[in-house]
Parts: sequence; structure tokens; C-alpha cells
Amino acid sequence: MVRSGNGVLELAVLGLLHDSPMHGYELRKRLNALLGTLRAFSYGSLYPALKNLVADGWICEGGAAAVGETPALTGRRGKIVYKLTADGKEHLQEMLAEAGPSAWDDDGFGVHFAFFAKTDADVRLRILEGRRSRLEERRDGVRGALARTRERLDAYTLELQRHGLESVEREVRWLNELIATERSAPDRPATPRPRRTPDNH
Amino acid sequence: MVRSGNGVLELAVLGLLHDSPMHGYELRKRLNALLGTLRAFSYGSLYPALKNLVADGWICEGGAAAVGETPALTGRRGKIVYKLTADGKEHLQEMLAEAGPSAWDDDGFGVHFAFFAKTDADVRLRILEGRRSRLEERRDGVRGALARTRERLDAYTLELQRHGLESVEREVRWLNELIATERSAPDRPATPRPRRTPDNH
DNA sequence: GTTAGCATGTAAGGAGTTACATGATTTT
DNA sequence: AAAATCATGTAACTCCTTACATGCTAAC
Repeated sequence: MVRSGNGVLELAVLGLLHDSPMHGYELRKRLNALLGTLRAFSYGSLYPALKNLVADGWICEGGAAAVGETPALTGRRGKIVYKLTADGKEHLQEMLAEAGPSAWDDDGFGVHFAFFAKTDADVRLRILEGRRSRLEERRDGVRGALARTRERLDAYTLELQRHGLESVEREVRWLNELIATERSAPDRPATPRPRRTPDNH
Repeated sequence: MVRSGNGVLELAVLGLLHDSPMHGYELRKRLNALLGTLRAFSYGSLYPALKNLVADGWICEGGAAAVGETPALTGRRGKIVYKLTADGKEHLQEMLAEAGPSAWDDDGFGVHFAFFAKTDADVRLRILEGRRSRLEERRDGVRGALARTRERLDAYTLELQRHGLESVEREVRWLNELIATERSAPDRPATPRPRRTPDNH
């Protein structure tokens, strides 16, 4: 009964539990903090997902873990702490090694990137390049549409297209910088490139 | 049986059909061109949605409309041209006048903005301001999370947060410009502000 | 001792995708 | 006459949200 549960949520949960065991409530907070502006999950999706992960054998309940945790009295119907199993760790590694299309789309890329610290350098590069070419396709599509339909559009529609195009172009530039950094230093962590303070006037 | 079909798709379809009658296939292309980077719909969602809109009485089939259309031979199992009904036009106006939360979220805002040319100036302003305050909330949330968890995050996670924050800040600046333009000239179309050419080196 | 926040869950359903199935029209 | 593209549709399924239901624990 291997549901082969694909999806952002399961990867994110496994990734977070790899760092340290946690219960659902805390997991959800960390999840939404991790994904920031990208995504927000509700309990209604988290708890069933946890059940599925247990059924698959990737995670298990119990296992009093954290150092300063209150040890007693938590037994009867208290928190349920989840932790990765050996199979789960293996499965997580497989998911992190996946550099195909599912790691290039809007949802998938964010999660994969969030766990780049646990990802091999060559996989990181392939994901970044895949994501970039995906965005370049989209950019060229919008550019073409904009060039073809110009003049026929009202000012607001035009502005929407223009802003969308600028967003994609900005995203591509970001990826270019990341790729350059990865290429020049595949072992180093990430890219704290020299940054000018944003001009929020 | 008023399904009260909420959602981006139905507003977008009604808005496009307001300009001119169309059949489904063409509608889908225009839909995905209109929404550009924001959204893409498949036939599997479009055709059922059209059925629902017919059932609701907002649109109807038939009505040979466009000037240069081939008139004959299209009868047997050919294209199905949809057009807005009188009720549909009324309903569209109501939807466009809606300036509440549904017009502020990521999906809703894009569609509402795309039809700003058909929207009253005061409604436009309320939507832009609502959208901005929604984004400011998100921005402050991310800023807080970033300030609290700094140092505890690996470089990639940090970079993801930083980039997300910059995206939101950019979006807020864009809205600020739009709002300023609307305030200074509520009658004029949109905002062709002086623009420097993007530096795609 | 009661409010507020922590913590876990479930049932119903909305919204859309994928994959499939079919046929007409145009192009080569 | 084959291939490509236009055109319409449906069934099964995925993924997630909303709204609800429950109880524990800390603070005031």
C-alpha cells in the first residue's frame, strides 16, 4: 500500500523532521515559516499527511527526543512527537536527489531550494538550471504575447503583463546569480553576495 | 439552483465574453494570455465551468455574432459560441464592484486588476489598498520571522527568505505607484510611468 | 475558575488537473 | 491521405481548505 505520496507537503515534513523530531502543531508553524510567502498549510492537510507518512513507514510516533523536554505526564493523550525512520531518511535522500520537472515548478522548486543544504552540489545545479529554463520559456511566451497584442490591450491589462514580465525577468537574474555562485564554489554553502540596502523610501 | 460559483475562472470568462462572444477553445487561449504568469487553466476546468455559467443563466450558446464569421456549415457539431446574457452583464458588474478580501488574495487580485478598465475608479482604489495592506501584513510577518530566526538558519534557507521578502517589498512599491497614479488622475486609464530599460546583461 | 493558546483530529466539499475519448478542419 | 491543429467533452483523481469537534495546559 505504498501510496507514493507525491507533493510538497510530504517532502517538507520529512525535511523538517530530519533536523529534529517534532509534534504536528510545531511542525505546522515551522512549515509556514520555512515556506514564507510561497505556501501555507492548514491542520486539515497536515494531520492526514502525517498519518499517511506513518502508514508508509517514513516516520513514526513516540521516541522522547529533545533534551529539555518534560519527560513525564505527557503520556496520556498529550503531544505526539514524530521522527524519521531509517526508511524515511533513505526516502528523503531519494526525494532530494530528484532533479526532474517536479523540482522546477513554482511549488516544487521552493521546497527543494529550502533543503539545498542537504542536497548534493550537482543536483543543486541541475535544479537551478531546470528552474531557470522553465522560467525562460514562460518569459519568452509572455514577451511574445506582449509583442503580438500590444496596442490592442487597455492600459491596465498592459501594465499587468509588463509587471508579470518584469517579475519573471527578475527571477531569472536571481537564478543566474545563484548558478554563478554554485559554479564558482560548489562546496561553499550559499550566496551572501554583496547587497545594497533596499531603497524603501 | 444558483451555485453561486465563486472563483477566478468564472469572473475571467464573464469578463472576456463581455468584450466579444467566443467559443471555448479561443476563450482558453485568451484566458491564459490574459493571466500570463499568474495562472493557466485546462479544458478540463473550462468546459464544465462554461456549462455551469449556462445553467446559471449568465451566458448562453449560439448567437452568430462576429462580423466576418463563416455563417453556414458551422451548424452540425461545430464551434459553440458563448455570449453574455443580460443577467450575465449585471452579474459581472456586481463581481467587478466587489472590493472585499476575495479581490485581495493572490489569485483574485490578478483577475480583478485585469478588468480594471471596466471597474469604477473608487473600487479600483479600494482593491489596490486592500491588496497592499494584505501584502504589508505578509511582509511584516516574514520580516519578523527573519529577525527572530536569523543565525539559526542555513545560508540557503536564509536566501530563500530574503528573496521572498524582496519580492513582497517590490510588489508593495508597485502598488504604491499605482495608488499614487490613481489618486492623482482617477479618470485616466493606467500608469505608463517613465521606465528605464531593464538591464539584461 | 475562566479565558487564551496549545494540540489533535475528522467530514464534507471546492477547485482544478490528467488522461482519455471523439470528431472536424486545415495544411502539407 | 496523412499529419497537425482546432474543438469539445467526461471520469477519476489529487490536493487542500473550511468548519467543526474535542480536550489539555498555562495565565490572569
